[in-house]
Amino acid sequence: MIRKRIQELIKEAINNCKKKGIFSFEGEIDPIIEIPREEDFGDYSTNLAFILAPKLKKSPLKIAEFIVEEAKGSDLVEKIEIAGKGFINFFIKDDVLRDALKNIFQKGVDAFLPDLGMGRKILIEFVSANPTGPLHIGHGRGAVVGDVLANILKCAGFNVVKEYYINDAGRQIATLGESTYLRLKELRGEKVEFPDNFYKGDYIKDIASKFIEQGKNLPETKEDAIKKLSEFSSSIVMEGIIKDLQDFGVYFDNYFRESELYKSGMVDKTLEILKEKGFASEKDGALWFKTSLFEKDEDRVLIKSNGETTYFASDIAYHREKLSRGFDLLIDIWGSDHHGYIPRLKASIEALGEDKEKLKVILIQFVTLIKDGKTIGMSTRAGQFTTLREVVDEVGKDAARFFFLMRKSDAHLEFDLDLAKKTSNENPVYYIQYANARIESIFRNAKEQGIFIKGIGDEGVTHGKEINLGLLTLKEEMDIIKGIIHFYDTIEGSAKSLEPHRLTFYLINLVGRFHSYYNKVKVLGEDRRFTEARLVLLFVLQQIIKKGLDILGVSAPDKM
RNA sequence: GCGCCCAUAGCUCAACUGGAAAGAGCGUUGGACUACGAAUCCAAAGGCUGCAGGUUCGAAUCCUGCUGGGCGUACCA
Repeated sequence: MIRKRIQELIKEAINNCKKKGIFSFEGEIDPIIEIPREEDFGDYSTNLAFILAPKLKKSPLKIAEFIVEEAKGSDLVEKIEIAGKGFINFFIKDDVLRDALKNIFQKGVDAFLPDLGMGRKILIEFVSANPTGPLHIGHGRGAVVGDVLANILKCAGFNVVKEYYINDAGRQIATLGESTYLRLKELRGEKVEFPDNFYKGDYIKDIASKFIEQGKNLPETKEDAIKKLSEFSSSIVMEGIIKDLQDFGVYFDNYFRESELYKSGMVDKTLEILKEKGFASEKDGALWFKTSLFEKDEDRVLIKSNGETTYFASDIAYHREKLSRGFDLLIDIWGSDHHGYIPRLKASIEALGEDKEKLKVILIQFVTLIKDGKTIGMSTRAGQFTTLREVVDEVGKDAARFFFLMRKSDAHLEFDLDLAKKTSNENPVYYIQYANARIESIFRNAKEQGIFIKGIGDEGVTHGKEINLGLLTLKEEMDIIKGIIHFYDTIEGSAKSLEPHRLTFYLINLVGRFHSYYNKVKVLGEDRRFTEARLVLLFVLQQIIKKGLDILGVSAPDKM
């Protein structure tokens, strides 16, 4: 895109200066191109002169002058300015912008995406909540971040697989079974005491009732009964989780079961390897992983002295399994309370002889739920939590998804339920959707007036004549085109930084430019030629808005 | 005690990863519908970026030390 072309222009200027003997230094330089906040500072800007100054032992101002001298002939730019103590600011020619618009109009938005990934494979694992209870609002945040990040990475040319890891083999599942067992007894009129660490939510009662409704029988021994109930309960809960995610617009390519790792021998094999390499050894009857050899962290238990394996052991096996599937990058999305887990997992990857940088962990900070001005505590076991489903039912899928993406993931999020419900009309998501609906409305009116543009309506190009985009000259129109072009940079930036929230801010800004324009300029005006050019502008704009909302998993209704 | 994260306008959050004069929305105040949808627009007020040092051309961003909040620190999951 244009940013890249500016970068090339600068590189060429540097090389020319080198050839002429003005500059002399070793190696290539990748100039950083920014989009300045202030429009006075141009459309693109570089701080290159500051970077080169110590290398060349020249003042930034002097260096900037040399570069500008070489670059100023380019037909890309209207003018190049040196500002401040050495910033170089580029002002793009309107024609170049209009050409870019035309290009997207003709080839479509999908041809206008960065190919950052070049087909490299990424596995993104998220949610992965244990099937012991319904998803709560915190899981929802992780679900959206993972889902949208996957979409963004796909747009940026990566091959992405979304995976849910089901912990179906551990202590928690057994506790779930025991909880159901007690509820069953209760339903039969027995008086029961619930230990503190049991699951007490009402959903356990529902599972127990369902067990009876389905006419299932319990095995004779308590042990077998609990085993059966564990399986029954967790599969019921898992079904519910999948349904909740579906209604939230989140789908997975793959569900991976922890129990598979045991069945396939992956856990044993992995522990064997660690032992062989000398990174795991026995002490006090337990098997320990020597985390301390790799990270500033303590050694951790893999097999307890009672013979049970820890989750850590199966997690190592799981990550080894993921890497064995040939992914170039593994992204894990975790709740921030698991942050202490990162060093040991990275250490284990290193111990297995892999590059630990292949694992990127994104931490999702807590969501504080506020109702009636008070915060609501969340604990699955105490059965006191607001489920994702409740929130989605109340504020809607679109608003809920967008809300979760309004903050970067490592910051706390305050979710005020009352506010989200009460002011849902003022939610930014409507601001964006409204822009789309407004554009659509313009198209409907245009059609009534018999105006058809390629892609708008169904009649093909109007009068077979070329539409003159040169008629787009207003500042507002140029601002919209620039906004459209920034879509490319936004996707690229979000993908590089793994920060999906950038897209929401981009869309709000983009759509703001449109709303301003709309209030100032009548698109369907007296002069047909202007109308046509403006319709093309809005057509491309709408494609970008729709694409952006599609990535966010938010709907784009034609009417609201 | 040790470790990780956070602290920015009255509130909720941004700031393109070290750039120029820190930006939006909500809220407040004042304007704009006999023109394509007012779920919109235009304008104003609002800041010593928690505090104190340091690094350099340049710091909300990096380093050190405080203050206040969250989380972790298990042969838990």
